[in-house]
Amino acid sequence: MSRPLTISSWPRAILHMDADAFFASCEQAIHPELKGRPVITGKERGIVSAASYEAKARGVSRGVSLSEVKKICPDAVILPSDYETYSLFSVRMFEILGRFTPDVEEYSIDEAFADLTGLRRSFHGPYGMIAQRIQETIHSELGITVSVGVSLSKVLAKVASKYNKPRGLTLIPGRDIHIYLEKIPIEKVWGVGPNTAAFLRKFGIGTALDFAKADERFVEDRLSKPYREIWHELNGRSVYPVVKESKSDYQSISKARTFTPPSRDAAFIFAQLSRNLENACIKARRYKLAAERLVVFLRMQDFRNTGMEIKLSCPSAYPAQLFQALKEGFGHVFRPDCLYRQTGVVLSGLMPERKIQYTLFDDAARIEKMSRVYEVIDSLSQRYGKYAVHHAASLPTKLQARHEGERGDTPTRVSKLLKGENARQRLGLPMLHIKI
DNA sequence: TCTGGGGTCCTAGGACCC
DNA sequence: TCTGGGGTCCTAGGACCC
Repeated sequence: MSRPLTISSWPRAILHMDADAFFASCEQAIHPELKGRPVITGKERGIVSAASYEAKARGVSRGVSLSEVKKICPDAVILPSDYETYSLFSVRMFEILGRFTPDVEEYSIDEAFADLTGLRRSFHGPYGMIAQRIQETIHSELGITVSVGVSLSKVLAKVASKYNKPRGLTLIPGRDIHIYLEKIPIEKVWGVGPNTAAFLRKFGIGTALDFAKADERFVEDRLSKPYREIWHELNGRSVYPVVKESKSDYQSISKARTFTPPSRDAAFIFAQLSRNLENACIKARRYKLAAERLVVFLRMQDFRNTGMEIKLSCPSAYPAQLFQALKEGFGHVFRPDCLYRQTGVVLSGLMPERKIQYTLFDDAARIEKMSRVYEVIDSLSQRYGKYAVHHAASLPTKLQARHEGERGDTPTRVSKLLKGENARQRLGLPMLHIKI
């Protein structure tokens, strides 16, 4: 039996805003000399993260390797991604949107939803005019452009903002829904991925309109909740609310890193894992959260994943307390005959630090001491950079980073290198021994 | 988009309890 | 001891998003 969904009884006016080639546009806004030129970000990854419209016009698209870019567009300006700057643009963009309505959902770094329902009166004009004012304000204050869509639901607003890019402004009123949905392949609908698209196509549903028109019985009987919701949204019945509160709460925190070439060196791989754990813990502590479970996973050369979840005896965000679990997980998952290309950890079952219930067996004094140690570590990292202090177990990854390219150290050589007394000095690595 | 890094939510099935 | 009905909690895994 499927539970009924909450459908807004009132027709809503939902706006979706999507910045145009966001990262590249930010760069052009900061560096006016780049305006009109093909700009690409993603230098650090070796593939295109974002391409300006000038670059897109030359055939550059996301995910293309930079060596490919140099062939098709030799005069492209290739820059490393500067997330801090983009985040600032993002904050200001949302702030501008917030001047028009308090109901703003920051969906991602370059996208937002806003509920405009009822605002026509206070703005003395139609929704299209409000949307246009938002666009103009963002352009004049930030020097970047955004595409905007307005319709009856979030899914339709997404369709609208995508309909005309860049600088588009598209309104989809209820009576015109079918016109817009007709040309949209089903897999382009927000929330419908390749798997579900393939399933729907078996029933003759190939476009967004086919899906919207699908029989209610079919939708109820054959599809799960997320798709029943999308079906209503496509028909102009709003079920997804615009969620205001900003990101301060997490269900899980994960950190993963890929390395090349793939490795089977246990010490090296464990060090990677350990560094991921430290980074995840830093983030958890920043939000004053502690994890109840730890997931350890390894990705093999052929992209298969293996992993395991470990329930912690006591929720924590302190690596020193989690290393035992990490080792255990690693021991279960790691196979010496496999080549690995990525490691990762997930902290899940997050709860506010304050709510942790310690049992009689937990040594209160020790925990108190540990929390003070990490307070110091966190403040040192803040002052001297993220890697000022870290656990010895994470070291082989740092050595690797320093030596990559210069000496072509294999992971095995690096772990040997580590044993040399003066290795640390030679590499200029700061290190702190902590006894807990 | 043949493959980067970080997330969310849903479902099915098993364990366990009354 | 067997049988049946029903609930809850947990976990693994799938699907999708930017």
